[in-house]
Order: sequence, then structure tokens, then C-alpha cells
Amino acid sequence: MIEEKSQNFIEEIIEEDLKNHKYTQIITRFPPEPNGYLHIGHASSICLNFGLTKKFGGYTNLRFDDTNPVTEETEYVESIKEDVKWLGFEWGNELYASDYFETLYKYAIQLIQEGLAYVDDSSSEEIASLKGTPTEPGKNSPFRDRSVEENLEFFTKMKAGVFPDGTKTLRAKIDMAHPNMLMRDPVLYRIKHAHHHRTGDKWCIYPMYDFAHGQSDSIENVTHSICTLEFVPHRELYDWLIEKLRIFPSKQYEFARRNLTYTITSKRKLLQLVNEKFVDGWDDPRMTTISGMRRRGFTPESIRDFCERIGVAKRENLVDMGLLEFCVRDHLNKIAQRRMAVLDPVKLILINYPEGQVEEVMSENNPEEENAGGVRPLFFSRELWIEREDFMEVPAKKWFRLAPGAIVRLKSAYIVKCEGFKKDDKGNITEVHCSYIPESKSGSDTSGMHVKGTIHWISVPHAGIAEVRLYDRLFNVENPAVDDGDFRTHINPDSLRIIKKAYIEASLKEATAGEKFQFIRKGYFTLDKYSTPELPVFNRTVTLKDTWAKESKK
RNA sequence: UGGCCUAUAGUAUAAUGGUAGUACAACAGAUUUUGGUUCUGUCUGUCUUGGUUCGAAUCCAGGUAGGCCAACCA
Repeated sequence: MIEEKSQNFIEEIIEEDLKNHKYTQIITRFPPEPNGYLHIGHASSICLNFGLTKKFGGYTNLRFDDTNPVTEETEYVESIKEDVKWLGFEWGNELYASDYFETLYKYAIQLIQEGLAYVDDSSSEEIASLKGTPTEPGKNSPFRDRSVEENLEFFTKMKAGVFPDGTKTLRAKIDMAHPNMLMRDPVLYRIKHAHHHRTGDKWCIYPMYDFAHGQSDSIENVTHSICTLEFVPHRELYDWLIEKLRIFPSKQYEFARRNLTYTITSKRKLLQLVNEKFVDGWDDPRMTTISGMRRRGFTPESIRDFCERIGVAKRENLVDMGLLEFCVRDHLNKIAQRRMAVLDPVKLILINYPEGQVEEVMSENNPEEENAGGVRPLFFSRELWIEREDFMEVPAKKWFRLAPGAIVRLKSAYIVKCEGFKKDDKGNITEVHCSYIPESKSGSDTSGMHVKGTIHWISVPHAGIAEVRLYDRLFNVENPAVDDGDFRTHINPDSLRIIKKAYIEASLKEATAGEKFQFIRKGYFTLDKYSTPELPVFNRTVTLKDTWAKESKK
């Protein structure tokens, strides 16, 4: 029996179109402007567009909407390509709106010839003041009724570079009283004597988004042009142009952009965070950019899973960051190699373990895999580093880690009993003293003892050293994007904590970039780009779910 | 004195005129050499008022609430 999986509204439309033989194959496109790095919101759009053609047959183009040379750069083009590939998608064609500048120019001439566009000498302020408001109609420009010949002559001269920036525009001749503001003679072309990242200095007039996007879709025979809700009013203009130009009718469908708690997905604001050094570049692990998440240790699988789970709809939304964390834990749990690392060390001395003795114990690499993913050796000795938080001088209720008189298992090694501890003048614990139970060794335990707690450890003489970076949310309010002042005032000052000297087990010294680890009981980690052979630097992707942290707050 | 879009548990999303379901979160328990994982169970929902209908989350009308539209940005 085939399980009926519910479809989103766009999938339903496509299925219907296919059933009615409206199209034989589906063509979509992902159309970023190369003026910033991709973020989690784009991931949602990428998964949707590429996922649709994967599911229904066809292909998805990667098209850069590069119609504004002032803000666009090749660096962004490269990062976008890398991110889409990393997410696991292959585009049908790599295209640029700037590839169509010649065609678009011809379209503009066509409109002028048919009396549907005119050259306006008004300044941007004048255009704005004649535009009206959402509740009041606009007024016609004094240049609206120029002859076709005059329009043709001026537009040709605009292209030839005769006029300075801002002195003339080409406008569509539609209706200045139209209830849709976008239909009130929208600007089609503007003069910009600017260098374009691909066409260089060939052009000094550039089409507006509204005169490029829809036609680009049409030129590419895009069947389903999917975008976010704020473009709903543009659809009317998009359809008007397609009709007047008599070109392939791509259809636009809009969905609600995805918002995530405690994050910002505005390229402008992300750029601000980068420029004002609140973060370490676009790929800072605290950023929900694709590159930031990659550096942080997210997997493409987990991001795709997240996008799948949040779905596609048309209503306003604010998705809980907890779901993203669930998705990455879910995947990492299956694939991450278990390792031991002590982040905040305190020394544990086994008072009945012979001085100088060293033995090897075996520990499983991943209990989720068959045969526990194999085992690796760990050195065990008399002096060990353990986590400071795993000892409590005065145990809390339901505490089952170390405390005076308590017993606990050292993961993959022996059961130990706490016999005492040492403090310095300030009252800080400096040493924990335990006796070990020789017959309790993992794998050959004949002690018959039962312990509730198991803790991780690192042998003092065998410990490696690493830097560990712990991240918290970048903003301390759920929705930092709401316009009640400067979003920067919501930045969490404690979003990054660097541990300069953490102790790691020997095998971690050979960690390579991209490998995923679970530091047992501490979370998932991956190597940062600042790692060196001398000093590995680990990023914490996400903590483990911590039921005790919740319990202890009660 | 406008046009357009939207409204289902805390969050996100199904149910396409016929039993309001799923996931995350929360809570309780079982298992566990990670207070992880896994498993079991519990809690919580159709914005509102009418109408159509044998029957409405679904269709219609009014209301309410939220969002988008007045860049030579995309």
C-alpha cells in the first residue's frame, strides 16, 4: 500500500497541471540576487524549488537576478553556488538576468513602439509625488504623452550614455489611478553609469527587477515561478508584461517566507552584523547563513529535513529554533563519532590505583550503528580529568553523579567511589579522591554493582589540548526583526564562549575538517576553520538534550 | 479613503463538505555503561457572528486580528 503523504498547495497545483497536460515537464528556478550570502530562509526556497522538479520531473535553474550593479559582486555569486551545491542540489542551467539584457532592451523597444512605454524626465522625487498613495490615485506625468518617435529617440540616447544618472527613466504606460500601486506606470529602466560584475561597462541603463524577473522566467520557460508573499502585487504587472509582449506565460505562485526564532534573515541586517564586526564574517557559526551553519557543523541532511518539516504555506509564521536543533541532533546522533573531551576540568585521583600504571580500555564509536560502529582504545591511569560540574560537595536531590560517598561509572572503564576531595583557599574544588573497583572493568564486570551515573574522563598524562567554542543564540529575543527600534540592541553579549584549554582524548588530535563528533554528554562538535595541527579548534554545533538541566531548575 | 494576502494546540503543518491528525515543545513513566538514544502514555486547537447544508475547519456574507503595497532595491 502506498502511503498518502500530504502535499503542500504548490505540489497540488503542479500535480493538477501535469494531470491536465498543461506541461510535460516542470521547470522552476532559484533566483538569488548576488548581493549577500544565502541564509536559512533561502534554504527553504532552494529545497522547495529543487525538490519540486526532483519530485515531478524537470529541472531547476540557478539564475542570478543581477540587475543592480551597485550592490552585486562576484564573491556572492561564488558563495551562492557553493551553498546550493553543499545543500545537495544540482541546477539545470547556471544563468544570469544580465544574459538577457539585450533581449530585455528589445522588449522595451517593442513596448515603446506599441505605445505602452514612455521616457520620463521627472526626477525620482517627482515620480514619487505623482504616484499617489495606497488610498489616493496618482497623477499623470507631464511626459506621459510623448510620441513614439520621441520616446524611441530618448531611450536610444539613454542607452548610448548621453544622459547622466537619474535624469530619465523608461516607464510602462498603464494607469496612474490603478488600485495596485505597482501598476501606476512602473519604472522599467533607469540610468546607472556603473560597472557590472558580468557585463562590465557595456550598459549604462539597467532594467528594474519588475522588468527583468518575469521576462527572465518566461525566456527560460519556467512553468512555476515560486516566490515569497511580498511579491503577490507584482504578479499583476508580471502578467501584464507577458501579455503585452506575447511571450511564454510563466505563472507565479507565492508562499510565506519562513521566520525562525532568535534569528534575523534580512540580508541588509546580516551585512550590518558583518560590517560592524558583531560577528566573524558571513560564515560566523552564530549566523544562520548557510555558510555559518556549515562552519558550525550542521549537515545538509539536517537542513533539508528541517525545511521539509516546516512545510510550505501562505500564513505568517515564526518557527521554533528548537525544531532546527532537533533536526541536527537527530542526524548527528546517527552519524557522529563518540569521543571524550573535558571542557571544564577538575582532577580525579584514584587513590588505590598503582602509580605509573597505564592500561587500555575500549570504547564504542557510535552505539547507534551496528556493532557500535567499532571501538577505539583509550588510555586509563591513576589521574584523570573529569568535568567540574560532575562533582557536587553537597548533592542535590536526584543527583546521581559524584559526591562524597557516591559511586559512579567512568564511561568504558571502572566504577569508582568518592572518598574525599580537596579545596583551595577560595573554596574551589581542586581534587576529587576516589577508590576504584578493580572487578568492575567495562566488558568484564563481575562486581555486580549497580550505578545510576556514568561520567566521561580523560587520562591526565595522555590528554591532548584543544580550543573549544561554545555558541548560544545571537539574539536574546524571539523576534529581533520586529521594528521596535534597533535590532542590534537585542544582540546576546554571551553568544560566544571560548574555552582556551579543553582536554581531549588522543584520537581527536587527528580529527579532520568536516568530521562530526559527539563529545559524550557535552554535545556535537566539528573542527573550525581556525584549527591548526598544533591546536585543534572545535565548534559546538548543538548541545545534547539535557533533561538534568531542566530537572535541576525545579 | 483603496487594493491584495492570511487566520487549525505553545510552535509549525494536515484533514480538499462526512471520526480534527502528525511533528516539535511540554509533562509522566520504561529502558539505558551518555541524565543522550529508543519506547509507552498524557495535555492542549478550528478567530468571531450569521448563512447554505442531513452534515462546515472546509462553501458564502459581515466583523475582528495580523501581514504586504506609496526605492530610479530585489
